[in-house]
Amino acid sequence: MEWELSESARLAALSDPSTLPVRAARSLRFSVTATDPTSNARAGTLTLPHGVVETPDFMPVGTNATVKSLDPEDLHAIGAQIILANTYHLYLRPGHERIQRLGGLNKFAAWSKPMLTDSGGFQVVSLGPLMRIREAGARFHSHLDGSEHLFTPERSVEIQEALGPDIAVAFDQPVMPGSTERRDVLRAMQRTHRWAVRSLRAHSRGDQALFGIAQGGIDPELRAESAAYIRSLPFEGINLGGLAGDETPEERNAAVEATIGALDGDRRVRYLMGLGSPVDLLEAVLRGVDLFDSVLPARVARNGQAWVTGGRMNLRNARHLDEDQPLDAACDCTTCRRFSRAYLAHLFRAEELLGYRLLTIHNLRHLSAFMCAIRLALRSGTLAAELPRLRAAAGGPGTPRLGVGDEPSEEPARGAMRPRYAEDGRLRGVNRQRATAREGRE
RNA sequence: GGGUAGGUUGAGCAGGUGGUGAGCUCCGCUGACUGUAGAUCAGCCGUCUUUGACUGUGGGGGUUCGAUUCCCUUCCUGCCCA
Repeated sequence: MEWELSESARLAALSDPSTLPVRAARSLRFSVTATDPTSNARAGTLTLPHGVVETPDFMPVGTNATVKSLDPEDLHAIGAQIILANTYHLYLRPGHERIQRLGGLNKFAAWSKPMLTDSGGFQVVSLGPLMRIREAGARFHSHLDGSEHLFTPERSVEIQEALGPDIAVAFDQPVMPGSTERRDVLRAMQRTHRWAVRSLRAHSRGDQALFGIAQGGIDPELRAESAAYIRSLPFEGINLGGLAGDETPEERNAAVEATIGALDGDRRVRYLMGLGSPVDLLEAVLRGVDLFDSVLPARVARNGQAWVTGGRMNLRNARHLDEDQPLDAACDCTTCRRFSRAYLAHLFRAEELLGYRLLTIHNLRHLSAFMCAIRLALRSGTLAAELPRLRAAAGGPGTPRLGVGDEPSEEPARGAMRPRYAEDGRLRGVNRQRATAREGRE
């Protein structure tokens, strides 16, 4: 009993922000380079040890240190500037210490550009019955072999420092799925705050940034309260958590607005965790978000759905079997430049691995190009004017189903999804790679 | 030619020895997926006026109140023997 008291006292002391040591300078820099006068949207440049990320941008998710079915070369061609990996999964397998011994995540995965690791908070909560949360942390059973593990904020930071991404994320407690009681949301939020302080106290790597997570569910007051608290802490970036669940778009928008409202004047990068449809991203960008991640475009691709300009199509549908044209005439991805819908439809029917890969490449490129179009509009000051076109071009969930006779974008060259993105160097990057490859052969 | 085992809804099967065979797996059709236990899951998959009804066990005939079941005949398939 006495031990329990002293333990809780110890945790309380660790969670006290007033005793946080001054945080040494990090290698991260973020600057806003353009703003939209008609909204909170902004473009920025995020400089990290492994490179520069032009924002707003979407991070493809590579849970097991791989974006499923893709190679780093594919990701470069897609225009990915930064990818996400997962602390929980890599801790369980192959083990963070092994990755550290092998030179860290970037070397391990042969990915030269920036990386971010999720803290594992979301995974642990998603384990449901396999998990129990206490003040110290979350005790859970591995989904792989049932073995028991304890994740604490300190442990999560330790693992992420071993993995070595450019950006680590504080261990948080998202609201349990299905729990909408304000009392539960409040408790999870407050615990996330205490864990945020402990995460900061545990973090020491100077070449790694640490982002804190603002929670608060869909309650605007709690969102604002959480954002204000996380803002008061010396994180290098601020995440918006708990907003990729089953809330309505209106609830989500209100939650984002409440969070961003409490961050007004803050100069740090803002990262909305878990959203991945083009429309969702556009709406969040308009409200002031800089970074995103989601499994959606890649998972949806593996399950047969392609996102195209102005719509989406399920390649498993019989209607695509005789279509000789590419997924999207306006798309510059390596899939659209080479393969017909008929071939992709065949690959999915035959359950050939190439199908999963080709559609993943396309969807990620579609989203990357979409974000690039938003950045261009922001820099040229034309976002407001281009908004209708961007909304119409979005693709993904909620957009029309396209098939025979429903061609995406009849005038792609003049549209928002124009495939030349010289300013961001996306296509130049592709060409450069090809040139390099050519040189290598000669 | 003789013998034998079979013919069930696109395919492959299960079941059923006189009292309502629409059950499974593929294939096929469609949908879902948002900080990845999911290259996964869910629904549909004979017809229709679809919370229910009807039809359907190779074809034809017979016995019976009633046949997928018993009898006759015929067609088809596999195997064995000549």
